[in-house]
Amino acid sequence: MNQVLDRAVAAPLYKEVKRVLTQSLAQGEWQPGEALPSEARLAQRYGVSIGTLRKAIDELVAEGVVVRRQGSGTFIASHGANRLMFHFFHVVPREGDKQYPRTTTLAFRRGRADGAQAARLGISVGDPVLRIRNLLSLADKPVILDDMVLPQRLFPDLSERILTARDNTIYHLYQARYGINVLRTAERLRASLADAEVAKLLGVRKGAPLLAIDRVAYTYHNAPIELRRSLVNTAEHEYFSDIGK
Amino acid sequence: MNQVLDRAVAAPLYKEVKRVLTQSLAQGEWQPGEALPSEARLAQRYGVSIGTLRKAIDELVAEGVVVRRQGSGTFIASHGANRLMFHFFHVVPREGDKQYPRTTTLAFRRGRADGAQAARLGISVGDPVLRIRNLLSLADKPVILDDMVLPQRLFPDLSERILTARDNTIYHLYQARYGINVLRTAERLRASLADAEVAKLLGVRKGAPLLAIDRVAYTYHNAPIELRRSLVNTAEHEYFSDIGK
DNA sequence: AAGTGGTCTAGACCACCAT
DNA sequence: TGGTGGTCTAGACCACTTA
Repeated sequence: MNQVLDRAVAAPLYKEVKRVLTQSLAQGEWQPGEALPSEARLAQRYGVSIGTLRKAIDELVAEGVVVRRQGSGTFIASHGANRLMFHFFHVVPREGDKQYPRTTTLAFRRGRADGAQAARLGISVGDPVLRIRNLLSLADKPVILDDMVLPQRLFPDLSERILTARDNTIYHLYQARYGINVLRTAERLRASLADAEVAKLLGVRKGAPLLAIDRVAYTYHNAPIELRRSLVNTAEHEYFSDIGK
Repeated sequence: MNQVLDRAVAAPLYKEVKRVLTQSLAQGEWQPGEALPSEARLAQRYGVSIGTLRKAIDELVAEGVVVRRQGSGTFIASHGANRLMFHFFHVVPREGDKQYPRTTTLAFRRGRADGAQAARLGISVGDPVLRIRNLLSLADKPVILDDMVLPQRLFPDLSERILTARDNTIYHLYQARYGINVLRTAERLRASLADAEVAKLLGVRKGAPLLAIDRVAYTYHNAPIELRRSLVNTAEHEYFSDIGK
């Protein structure tokens, strides 16, 4: 049971513990929503004190990878919880409370990655990808048009039926069905103008200003797993970003 | 020397320590850039163990309020360091490396807060404010137009001369001259169209798409101290936002 | 060499949850 | 009631900075 760690020189012990723990998480040793072994057990397994083990888990908690529940255990962070619904969804009404989006899938196609997509997804040009177009409505009005690119390899049996049959977020589907846990996103925003096709879908005039968001979603080890271009009608909604605290 | 803490029931000791420490920081007991007393000294002063004291400071570090330097001390985070230059500045070239902005002050006026401004700044309608318009250039081309509103009360002697004579960021000026430490910002983004006046200043056509950013900057205790509306020409630049990690 | 923050340990006790 | 995470302590030793 006692698993001695290979200590890389000049690396703190708790970082080593965190690294090994992350490995186990990435390899699916415990399932999403499931509890990890108790802190005492993990400390014993890695041959470190509880304090050191806790410091490793502290960082995983700060990164949103796991969640502690006093008296209950430490769990893999789930994309299903309402609490996390808005962790990666940043469009809110300019006035009033947050709204839950309703998603309509407009297109589901298979294709091949071009140069830019391959580079950003860490795959090869021409590798098979899935291309998905979703229209997101808030308060029953279309607000966001999403175009996504996924490496086919990571989502072997994903079909339009499976995608639209989900009863939760897309990231929950990635996690529950494909064991892919989105931990981090990087977004780049610009202002653009609606072309005729997009204008029709979003119900705005051609040439209306739209917020364009280019997102890359990452899982463990900063491996990219999804590209997404979102076009947002910001007439009655806006994008929020809080830095610090 | 030993200062016993009033322990609020059901509040962990380290949270109390953090609260008292934050009070001292907010009241300027130590100056920006200056070192706090050593951890051992602070632990003794508050009558807690070093471990507890460290846990309090851990949170202040996570919030960017203070910075630890091994072998040297714990310092109030400074807005002057290059490292922090881009902590609150999120516009980068779409291609290539980050660029440092050059600021030109176009207007410096005194006025009175309207309803919306007063509400967001936590002051009363009609209270005196400063209105500043800055044009920010990247690689010698105008890219961002900033309109700022500051409560006059917090910046008693701020003049156009003092503003433009600074050799550092505006937030460094707030910190160094007025003891106001910007810790957090909240931003709301939308897409908009350039009107004639703005188009001329930014060198774009009227009706060109611009990224509009509404920012509120906060200091200790989440007290708002600045409103800022930025209009960004995103033809060759973009706004970045990384969530997680 | 003295002083600072960084790591690691071992153990006690508490608050909470499930049973 | 037993197991879990949460807090707090006391002390040892290490790594780094400054003078």
